[in-house]
Amino acid sequence: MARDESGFSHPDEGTLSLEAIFHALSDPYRLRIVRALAASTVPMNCGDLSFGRPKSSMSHHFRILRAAGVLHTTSQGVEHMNRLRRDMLDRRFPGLMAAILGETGQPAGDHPRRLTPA
Amino acid sequence: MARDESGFSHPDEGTLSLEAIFHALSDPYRLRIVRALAASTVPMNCGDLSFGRPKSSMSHHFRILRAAGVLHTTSQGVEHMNRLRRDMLDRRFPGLMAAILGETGQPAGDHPRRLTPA
DNA sequence: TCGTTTGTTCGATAAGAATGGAACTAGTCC
DNA sequence: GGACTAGTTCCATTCTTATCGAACAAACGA
Repeated sequence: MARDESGFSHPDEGTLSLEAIFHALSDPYRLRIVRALAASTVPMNCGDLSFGRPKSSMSHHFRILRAAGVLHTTSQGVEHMNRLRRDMLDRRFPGLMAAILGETGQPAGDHPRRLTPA
Repeated sequence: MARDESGFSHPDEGTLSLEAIFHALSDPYRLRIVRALAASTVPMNCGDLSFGRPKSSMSHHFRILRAAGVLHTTSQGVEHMNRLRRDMLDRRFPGLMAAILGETGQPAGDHPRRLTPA
């Protein structure tokens, strides 16, 4: 979990903890970030994923997701670009992300599009 | 989410929240409970799933798991019998429990047997 | 160099969750 | 009824997390 070239700490595959991942995903904003990244073909910066919340709050959420190994951040100029660590997560916990994102193959209704209890 | 015959409140399928499930699963003891129940062919009482912790603490954890819809509790005499709500969870979030429990089909190494970071 | 943009860090506060002892309730058996 | 068992509820304490303004840092362009 050394700081990489871009100055961010990312856990490596062997140290992933399911508890930490679940904790990271138990917050509505963090789940929105994950879904937005999953739906995007390109990395997104923090501003794109702020949902109108203060920068300091979102920076906190990004740090939790990074520390859990859910996303990866790199600097590009003044921006910090984020992407899901989908490959690693799929290797370590096959099916987990697919289940979270509702990629089930079967129609499964309207299921996980709701972020807050109705 | 009305109290059922046995006096416990269980959410019904439509009101399940992924955030609540993740929060429920983000605790090491709760994850142990879930894994033990998944590995058992029969319901287990709270005492069987106490891991040596105080009853009041474990009662708290059972309530969280119940409220999230992860397990179902019924009274049988003085005991409270618990079982995973696997069918409902599989309907609502297909693949989620399988991923958590490491039922991947592929060998996937030693992966999710560790409960606390090494 | 100065100003702008993007995001982090710091610090204080508030909200939420975990813990565990003590008292309590509900069954069961004598 | 009395004793015993299995869990829950209550309560206080402690720990953790979230929130957000303010100050800061780094990259960039004029």
